Amino acid sequence: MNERSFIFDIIMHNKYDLILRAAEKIIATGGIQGLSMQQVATEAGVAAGTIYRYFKDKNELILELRKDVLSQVAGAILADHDLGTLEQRFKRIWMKMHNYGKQRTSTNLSYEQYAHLPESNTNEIRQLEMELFAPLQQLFEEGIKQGLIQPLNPRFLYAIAMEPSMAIARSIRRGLIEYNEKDITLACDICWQAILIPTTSTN
Amino acid sequence: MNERSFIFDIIMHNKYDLILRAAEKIIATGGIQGLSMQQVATEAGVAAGTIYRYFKDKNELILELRKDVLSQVAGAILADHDLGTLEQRFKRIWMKMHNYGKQRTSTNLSYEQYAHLPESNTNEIRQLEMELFAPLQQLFEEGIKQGLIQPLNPRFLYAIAMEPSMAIARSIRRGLIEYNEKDITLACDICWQAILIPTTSTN
Amino acid sequence: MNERSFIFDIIMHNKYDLILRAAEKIIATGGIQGLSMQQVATEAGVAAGTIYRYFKDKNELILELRKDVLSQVAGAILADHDLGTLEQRFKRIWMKMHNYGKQRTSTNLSYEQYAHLPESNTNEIRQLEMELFAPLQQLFEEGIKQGLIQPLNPRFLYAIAMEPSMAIARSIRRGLIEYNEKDITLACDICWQAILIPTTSTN
Amino acid sequence: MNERSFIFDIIMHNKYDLILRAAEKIIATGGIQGLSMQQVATEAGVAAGTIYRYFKDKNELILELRKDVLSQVAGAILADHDLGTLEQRFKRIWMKMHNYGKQRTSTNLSYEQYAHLPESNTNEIRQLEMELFAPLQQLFEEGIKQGLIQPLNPRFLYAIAMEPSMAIARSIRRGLIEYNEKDITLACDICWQAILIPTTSTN
DNA sequence: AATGAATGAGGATTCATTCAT
DNA sequence: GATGAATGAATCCTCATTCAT
Repeated sequence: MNERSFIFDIIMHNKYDLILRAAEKIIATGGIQGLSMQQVATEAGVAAGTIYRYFKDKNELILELRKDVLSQVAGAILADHDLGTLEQRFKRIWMKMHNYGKQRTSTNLSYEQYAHLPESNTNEIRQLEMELFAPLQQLFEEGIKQGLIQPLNPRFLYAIAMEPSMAIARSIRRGLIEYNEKDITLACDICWQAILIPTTSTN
Repeated sequence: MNERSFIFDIIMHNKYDLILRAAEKIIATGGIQGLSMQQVATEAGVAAGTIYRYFKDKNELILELRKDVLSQVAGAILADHDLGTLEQRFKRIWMKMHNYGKQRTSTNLSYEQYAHLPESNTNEIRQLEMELFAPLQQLFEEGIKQGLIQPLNPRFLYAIAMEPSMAIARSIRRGLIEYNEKDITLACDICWQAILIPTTSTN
Repeated sequence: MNERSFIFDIIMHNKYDLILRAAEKIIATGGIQGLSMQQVATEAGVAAGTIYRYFKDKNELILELRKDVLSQVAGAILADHDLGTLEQRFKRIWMKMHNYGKQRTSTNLSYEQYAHLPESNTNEIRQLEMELFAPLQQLFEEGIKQGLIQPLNPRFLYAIAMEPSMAIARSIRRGLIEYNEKDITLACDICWQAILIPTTSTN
Repeated sequence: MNERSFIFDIIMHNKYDLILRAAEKIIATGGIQGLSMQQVATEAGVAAGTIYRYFKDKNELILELRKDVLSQVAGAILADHDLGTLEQRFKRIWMKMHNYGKQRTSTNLSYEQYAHLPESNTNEIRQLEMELFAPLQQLFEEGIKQGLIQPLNPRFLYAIAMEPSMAIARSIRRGLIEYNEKDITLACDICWQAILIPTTSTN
């Protein structure tokens, strides 16, 4: 674990990332409480003191990691977010979010640790979150403008239509529900239908 | 902080509860990571050693607190859960959950800390959770039997119809959305409609 | 362990002894370091506070126990010390000491804990020790006066002739030597011969 | 206590030894029970945390100290153990043991604390003890083979002939006997004679 | 006299952070 | 820039002792 290959060094060419990834892995495994700087150093293959050349202190390390992880998650979920109809776009995001949330990767597991932290350091995080998830907000706003989606605060819409995606993923990841593709597709559709303005169908 | 009134002593007549409430308060404020036994002792107005007469160690204190808080939350949310039609019952629970989640009480704030912890100690907690929320599960199952609600795993239904209640409450509590009674009512209705089997209404 | 029979109460009629025996047992099992007042109380079937009605503090409890145990040991070893010839008397003591030291009784096991403590509280103990083992000293002095035993300080004689008895017992108790009656008898005889003035045998 | 001279640093050049010697001193003074890590740190002139860079925990510190002290003692006692006749060899060891045991050095005083501990950690210690004192055992075995020494288990022989050496030293160190060179020499000779097979001397 | 709940000082251990090399 | 030994405050927990009942 101390021998780093040449290729490895190119990919992870700077220690900043190395340290971030090490921290991410440890948090994914043992929770935020289980994060010690010495562990991070060992996992990253650097000396404890070196961390402090890249991060002011432990808080900053965690804050930067949160931002980094948030960016990764948003990037993964919102890839190709602008292709197709509104419905296609929504469902693509919903499914990506779901599939992402089901994973046992360090990134996803550590992400979930931050989500419900006591409310500290959060202004900077919130700001970033809003920026990163702007496309999703725009999607909702576009739907509202088109008279398709309920005229509610996008955060309401997110709560109603997107939170279930993550919640279901979590349950599956924890083994509380068996995975069943058909049900997932149904749930996705239900979430989409839910926020639509019901067409007083003259059909 | 050492002077406890007579009334206070009647309400909080035993130290077990006193300690539990102190821990709850501290967790609500500073998160689980910020919980030190010394703090709990000070907040509870007892000596550090006294805690150990009531709880084997810190883990047990936290576990018992989780169970206690879970019971409180379930009790508050499921009060009168069995009155009225399925729809009335669902909406009553939804609204109670929402109103509960909006509060800045220690109980609610600490509750949210546990909900997304790394997966430890969880067997006992899960078991209790299932027992406490059984009425909600029954409600879903009843709806399915009646051909009213989508035949999905109750956890799916919970994720789709109930998680939004908490998610919205959280956003309001955090000041990210302004409270608006009409929107809440609408959201509640949307969540209810969402899990119903659409009546291919020939109406 | 909480139910004490009537007979038991007569034998151990006072709590002083009850506490002493409890402490002895705990020390025998877990060493002096493993002695907590709470444990003593539980083992003795009394409240923690009660111990302090009989002993000023933990030090005094241990000191009194040492004195008590020393008396028991001396009593057991020196029973019938004055019957027979010098040789018979010596060998009886040697064998009793050996047999006593082989036991895994609380009394013996706790006794060995004290023997090599750092030198504190020892004046009182030494005084008692000298009193209790006076018969043994007299035996040596008598032998010297008769021109039978080497004219050495009785403590020398004790060290040469008696320490081996305990040392061998200890080794057997600890399973380092197998017990073999003939060898013990031989060792006892060797120890006796060792301190005799060699008779420039005209044989 | 923080200023360490240059010479001092050369002698005690590494903290491992520094800590070991500090622990040794404290045990010599106050017994094993009186050993706190804070005390060791203070005495050694290091921070409490530093100890844990060199020893996993208190148990390991004590274990390593026991091994270290045992080696020192064996080294001192068995120096030149193989020169001369059996008798010369025996008596040299006996006298060295005696002289060593008389000292009030930390090493000796702490050594005596371990010798009669409740039986824990002892496998490793026993193993080492056997290795270190092998020359003494060989001496006894050689004597037996030559038909000179009684054919007893070497541990018997040790108990009979060597324990007195330490016991007498202890009594002198504690001021219970006055030191008298002639008596010591006599005692040594008695111990040697004791384990010999008596020559049915036709003299 | 007896109780046992409560105390709080003290002990072992961890860990974020510093700094001489 | 990098190191990692050293620091010492902070943490969890124990336990001798007290005292109101």
